[in-house]
Amino acid sequence: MITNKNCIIRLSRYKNALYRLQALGFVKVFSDNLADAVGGTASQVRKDFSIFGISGNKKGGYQIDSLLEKLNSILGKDQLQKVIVVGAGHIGSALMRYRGFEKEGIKIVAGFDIDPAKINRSNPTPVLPLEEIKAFVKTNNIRIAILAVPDIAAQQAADMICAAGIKGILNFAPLGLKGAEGCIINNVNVEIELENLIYFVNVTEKTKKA
Amino acid sequence: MITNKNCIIRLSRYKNALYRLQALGFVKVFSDNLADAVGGTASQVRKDFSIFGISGNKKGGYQIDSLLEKLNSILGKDQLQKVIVVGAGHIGSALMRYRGFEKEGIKIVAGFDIDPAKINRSNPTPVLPLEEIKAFVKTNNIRIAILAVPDIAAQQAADMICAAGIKGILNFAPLGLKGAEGCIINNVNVEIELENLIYFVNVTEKTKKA
DNA sequence: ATGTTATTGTGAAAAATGGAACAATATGAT
DNA sequence: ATCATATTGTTCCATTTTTCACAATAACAT
Repeated sequence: MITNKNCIIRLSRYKNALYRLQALGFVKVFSDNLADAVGGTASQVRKDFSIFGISGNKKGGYQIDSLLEKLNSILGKDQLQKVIVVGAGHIGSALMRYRGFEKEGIKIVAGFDIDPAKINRSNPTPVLPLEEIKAFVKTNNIRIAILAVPDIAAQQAADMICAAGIKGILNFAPLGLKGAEGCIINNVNVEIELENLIYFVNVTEKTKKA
Repeated sequence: MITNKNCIIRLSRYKNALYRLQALGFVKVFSDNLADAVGGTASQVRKDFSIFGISGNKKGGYQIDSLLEKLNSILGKDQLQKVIVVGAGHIGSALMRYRGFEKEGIKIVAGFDIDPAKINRSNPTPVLPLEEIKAFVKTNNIRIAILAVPDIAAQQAADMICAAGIKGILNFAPLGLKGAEGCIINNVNVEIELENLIYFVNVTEKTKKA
């Protein structure tokens, strides 16, 4: 099923909202509840579901548990996703320590760094020398890497990661990377998000004044 | 100038790419160089510029330094942006220690937390009690906050931040927040980005097999 | 001076996205 | 059993975003 990035992001949000509703004791949900919960329209919720052949009940809405099963299956959450972190600096370490991934079925299984001082094989999440990445990826069948190295090193690290057989990179370095053929790169860029926010805050302030 | 979020993100990317080109000694740039650098099309580069009245030279392209000036002005980078971080956990602390913001003209001036154990007024970036946020925001004229608290506390914290007079929130909590009127919220969600990546990696693997 | 070429700037076409509307229909009420 | 109602699923329409295409023109070569 090929579709756009926004749609998949919405599916993630629906999923998260559904867990919250479930925790509150809800058993079924209507498209407009979900729309409210994630800030969209009911039409769009139904259309997103329809794209993936998810159907509810005329009157009666959607059964939360079965809906979650379907969304989780679409999002690949029916199996544990093993992820590595490349770069054990502030961001990389924070990600390795972040416990929120566990409940999402995402496990950071190792970190990698060039700096020998950062290596620590006895950590709960071991930090290994970058040279070992290819062997590790192969042995452990890793497909996803988080890249959190300084920008100057990012492209080189990305090339190395791609060569190691990684299929998807979540890039925290503040520059665009050229991915090797067959490797998808998504960017998380706090600076750019901040700049964006600043821009729109400025614009709305100006238009309010005018 | 009102436009869409993606366009502004592209402007940030152009800007970053231009700094790299400048550092390499380039003085002028063509739309297709920039397109290459950020992974877009030359048409789009020119249209983005045209939206903001940025013009180059028929033949001869764009002068990098003047282009940077214009982009920086659009993006509000001609003045230092003071930002606060709410939540001094792993993510919040990593952001406070992250040195990459400085060269972008973004300064994290303080952190805030409810946990008294996290308070530290003598830090280079002090961590203050959450109760002081309103006074601090007012005194220091802060408009942007980064929200990095556990999801359970996020909506409450967001309400507090909005009430304190903040105009834009960069939300790291893994759920959608309802922003008060007049407060813009952008989300950075690593879990969702990872899920997204996993989805598209899965899809391309499947289509490759088929 | 003239012609050629490279590159911009933009208007129009195309594609993608999102939203509204409504027919279909399951549920529950009478 | 019939009717009224609520909610889905989908089609169609509007809007947004991207791409294409090419006229305009500045720089350069001859």
